Amino acid sequence: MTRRTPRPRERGIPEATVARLPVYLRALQSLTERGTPTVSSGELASIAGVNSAKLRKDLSHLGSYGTRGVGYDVEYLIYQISRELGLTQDWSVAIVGAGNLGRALANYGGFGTRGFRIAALFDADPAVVGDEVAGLSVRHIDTLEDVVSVEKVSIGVIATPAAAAQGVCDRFVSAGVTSVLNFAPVVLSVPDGVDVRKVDLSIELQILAFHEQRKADGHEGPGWIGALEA
Amino acid sequence: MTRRTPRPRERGIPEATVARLPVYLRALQSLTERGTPTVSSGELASIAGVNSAKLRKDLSHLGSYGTRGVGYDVEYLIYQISRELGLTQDWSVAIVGAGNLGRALANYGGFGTRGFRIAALFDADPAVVGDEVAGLSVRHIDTLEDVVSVEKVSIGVIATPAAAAQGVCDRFVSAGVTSVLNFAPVVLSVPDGVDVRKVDLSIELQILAFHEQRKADGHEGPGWIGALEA
DNA sequence: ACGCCCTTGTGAATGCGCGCACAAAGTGGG
DNA sequence: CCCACTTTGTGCGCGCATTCACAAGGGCGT
Repeated sequence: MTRRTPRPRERGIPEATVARLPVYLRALQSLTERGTPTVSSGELASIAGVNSAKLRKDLSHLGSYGTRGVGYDVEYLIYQISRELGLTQDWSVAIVGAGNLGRALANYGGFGTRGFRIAALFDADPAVVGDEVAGLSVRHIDTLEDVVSVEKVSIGVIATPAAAAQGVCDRFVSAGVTSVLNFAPVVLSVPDGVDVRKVDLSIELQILAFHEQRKADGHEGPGWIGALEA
Repeated sequence: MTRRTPRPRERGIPEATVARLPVYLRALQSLTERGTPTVSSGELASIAGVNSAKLRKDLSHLGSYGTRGVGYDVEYLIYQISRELGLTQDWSVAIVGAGNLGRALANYGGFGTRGFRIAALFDADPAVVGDEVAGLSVRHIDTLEDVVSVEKVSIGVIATPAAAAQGVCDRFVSAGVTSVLNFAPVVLSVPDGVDVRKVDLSIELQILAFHEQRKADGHEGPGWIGALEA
């Protein structure tokens, strides 16, 4: 088979690579703000906190966008990664749960700048409905289906208490949402074809506690005193 | 030296297993509330959303705590996992950043019930210092070192804007904190012996966007040139 | 034009994690 | 007491991910 077209990607980018692309993207954007035109894999890897061979292999999955002896063109690489991640188009996001976390998410500025538009913020509590948060008026959860359909929401964010999460998820799914980001501490079950990613604050702390305990077991000393000194 | 304690395993629990133990723990706690005395690997795996063989292998890393033909004793397993994760002791947590996210974290109830105590909430903005959040008075960031030492804080949570994160992290580290949970969208650099875990909302959304785009590519027409079809 | 030096892109080796499938072990009924 | 049934614990093979190390490729000075 002769390869006429550049053939950028073979339909299969490893999941681990996908998870790192946003990190590279952020590093590249900080470089562009500093006016750096090109960057080597070593520098970029250092900024992103990864091994340089890993970075090169990751980028090679997108295509050959570097120049040997020189490095990568920052602007061009930003465009290629953005395109691969689907950030050249806009995605509508709906958040359910206007508690502390939901409001924090709605106010988080990092979304808008990267192709994500918060289309709506829902809550079940009538006392909160109508509140103004981040330029949005909190809507009642019963309007979820309508809004998802009208605003073409494709990503749903669940920031409710655990007990409500599966119900909200089901409503998202039957309204046609196929990607869910879940902050509630429950395991959601969804049909095939729907992606769920979980962010669980309490789990992260427990993992840290495990390692912390192990450190203490090893030294058996007061771990948090005098690790410093020079 | 004979060891009285069962001494479950050597010092090697796989990282992937550690990350799942909190999930099992939560599933077990929901079973205990329902009064279930024992549970099989199949049931528990189903609740936790994992393969049953994987669950058994995970638990086998802690020791042989099941009974063949019966299953696992719920209470006993809860205790063993808690002990392994270090949740039988209390951990003091300090949060820096009393913005929306910091407040959400401070108000999140799931911590206190699992051996985590929020010792303090800091902010750099004098306008916020003194605010009452979740029963805590927001303290000025300059008191961080004192509080970390007095309250024996071992886990630091960073919920600041990106620009402030590395500085806060450095102060945590030199005050003796050896575990950091970072919500700011930056890659933190820390010396050896300090653990950092990252929670990045924007990265999660970007990963979802990637998969969402791929789903759309498959069903709709070819994005650019028909790589599909024979 | 030529050769030196730099950096990319990737073959190959290693290690880790997952899941199947089965032997070992314990329970309960007859 | 024995047998059939249930469920654990794990040996094994497979595939993915990470890292090393190096050949291929391109720029630049002379």
